[in-house]
Amino acid sequence: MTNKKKQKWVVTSAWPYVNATPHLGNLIGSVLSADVFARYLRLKGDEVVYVSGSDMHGTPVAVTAKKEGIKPQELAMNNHQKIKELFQAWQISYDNYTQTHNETHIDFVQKFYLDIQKNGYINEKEIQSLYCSHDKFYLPDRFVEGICPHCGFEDARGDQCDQCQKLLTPLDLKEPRCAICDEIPEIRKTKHWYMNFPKLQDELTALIEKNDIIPQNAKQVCLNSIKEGLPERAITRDLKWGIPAPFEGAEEKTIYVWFEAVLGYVSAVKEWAKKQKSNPEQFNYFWKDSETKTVYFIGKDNIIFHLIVFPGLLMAYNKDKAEDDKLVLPYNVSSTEWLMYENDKFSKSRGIGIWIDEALELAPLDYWRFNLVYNRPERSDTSFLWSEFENNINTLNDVIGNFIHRILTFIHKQYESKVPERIDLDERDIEFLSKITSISEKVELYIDNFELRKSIREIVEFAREGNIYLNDKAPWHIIRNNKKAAGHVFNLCAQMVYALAILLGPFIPDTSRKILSFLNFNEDLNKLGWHSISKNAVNAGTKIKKPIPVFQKLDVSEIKDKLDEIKQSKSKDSKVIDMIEYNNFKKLDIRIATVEEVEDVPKADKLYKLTINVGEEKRTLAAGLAEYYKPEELIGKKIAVLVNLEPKKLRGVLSQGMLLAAVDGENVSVLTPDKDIPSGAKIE
RNA sequence: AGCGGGGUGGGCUAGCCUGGUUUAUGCCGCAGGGCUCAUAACCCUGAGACCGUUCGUUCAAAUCGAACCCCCGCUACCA
Repeated sequence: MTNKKKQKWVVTSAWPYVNATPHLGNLIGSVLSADVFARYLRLKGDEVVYVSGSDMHGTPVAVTAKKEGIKPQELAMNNHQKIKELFQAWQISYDNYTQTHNETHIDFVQKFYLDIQKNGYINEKEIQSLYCSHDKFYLPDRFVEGICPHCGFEDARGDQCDQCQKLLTPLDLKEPRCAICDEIPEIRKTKHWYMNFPKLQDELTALIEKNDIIPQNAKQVCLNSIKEGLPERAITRDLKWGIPAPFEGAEEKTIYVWFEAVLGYVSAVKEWAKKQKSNPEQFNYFWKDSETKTVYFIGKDNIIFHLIVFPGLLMAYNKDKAEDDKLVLPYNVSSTEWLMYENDKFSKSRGIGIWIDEALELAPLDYWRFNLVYNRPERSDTSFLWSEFENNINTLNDVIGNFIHRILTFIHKQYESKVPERIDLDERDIEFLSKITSISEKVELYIDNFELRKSIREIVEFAREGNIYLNDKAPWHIIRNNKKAAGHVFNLCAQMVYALAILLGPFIPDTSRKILSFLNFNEDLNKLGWHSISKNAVNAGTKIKKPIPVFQKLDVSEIKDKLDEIKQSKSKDSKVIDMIEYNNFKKLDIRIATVEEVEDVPKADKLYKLTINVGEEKRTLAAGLAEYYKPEELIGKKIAVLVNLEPKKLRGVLSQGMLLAAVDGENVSVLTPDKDIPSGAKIE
């Protein structure tokens, strides 16, 4: 083997948003995948920093904090702590798991943007924005409606015309009006700071095209979106909770979360480096060496941000830097598809899926780690199925765990716990040993290609080879008249047990350690190293410990029941209903109405336009029923309608009220009166 | 509607980029057998797929192209 220089890596996983507990899909998409990869690299002896952190800023945090009557910072910090602890429980081997509301990050971000500004990539734009003096705020594009300048469509939105599909800005619209109150907004001047992505278009294209390790799907998505033309994007926001924008004149603004959280990949290493007393120059050592490989593990929703926005920012920053002062551009972005739960998407509000705190209450950690990687959604969306979970756990237990146990107990019982001697090899032995000497390379090939799913399956296959060999040799026969010859078989198998322990290290570290300790290898896994797998790893005469099965089967139906229990107790907590005063209820004017007409709404597959009769008056309603009712099922029906709700325009239909329906997931039922009663009757 | 991903034996899936080396791979399940060292585990054999549909390119297509159908996600509509 050549004595290569150690490779340097910065491994990262997507920054979880602090306002939500991650679920299994989030975990395998970024955090766990990155962990396996980082552990593998360390095991191989490369130099690795693995970082991530909580994304603390943004509107939802501010809103939740306000609701709970605490400071955003306090809320974010609490949640960050919880997430951090959970990742520790999952044995995610971060070198630094930090958060975006820390000094190093804030300072780094501010200086970073000033540099980009100096390099000429920030455009300050005094824009004319539409301000609604009735609702008292600047209207985002979508909240302005008017006449499309291209096709004359009357209900074009400020970002796009639904009729001709052309992209618009609010000021293009003729006769603009506020989508909320229909008032005419006034034009006000406001300043924002924009990142000039168009200027980087060619460089970005080149970067993505020449990189042949990024997955095909990601490449496609990015090149398409570049081809369509990258827009300049505003990096400032009029929001308080966030990092203050450093630009002159931007005192009241903060940096848009999306444009600062990604910089955490850099600042988190910086923060980590500061703590390395022995070598505080570690930051430059990693981030400013063009040989360093940086990898980003993310879900597919994040591709554009990691392959266009983030590298774009780095390029802009690097412009005026000397060669050895440039931040290194991404080596690879490993993006997964979605993990589904029994063919449904994870949904907090509907209680569908398993969250990472719940999982740990249901089964031991390594069963989850194994199962998730085994099923990593690499090629397409993949369902978490309980039947497959059971299957996979059995595989882990029967194929790997039981093999190890067969070997160790035999040695324990028949050879006084000492690994027996080896004698002459026959052809079958040679074939078997060749599996051991070639396995690490096979697995490497997959992991180096970010195909974790295949890599772990290859390891299972390897253990199967062990079972086959054992069966072919049947040492339990041989031992009757030749104890030495039987021992020989177990010597070889012991090499495989060792190999399994090392191979499993990145995936299920606990188990790996356990196996090694049975073999009396008590050194740190990384000290032993990936390349210690060999046909002579375990010496004859090595004393082993009394084995205990490393896995056991689980009763999956019991686990499911337990999950239901957890879910129920949670929903009880959240079902404390807020009481309202009777006066508030009295404000609601709910009446019986007859459905007279039902029309489809163009370009809206969920909406119907209903014409209803409320006593003397006819009204128009927009109702999201198209997926649940056919028009003829509704016509003539008497329904309950909230009639004094603010009118609101939906897809060009002015909805004057809201129809009442009972909803339980996909089951939707329109409310109708029990007896015949005239339209217009009031509900009290 | 726009964008993205996918449709392979009963279930999950490999192969698809780089057409032939696959009588379409593997796991589970099913049927039969073997073994008894081990956690009723392990090993072997077998049955089971017109590779979503149609058309095209080619000596040759699951693999390339076109059209269509269906599923899923994101975005917009759910008052």
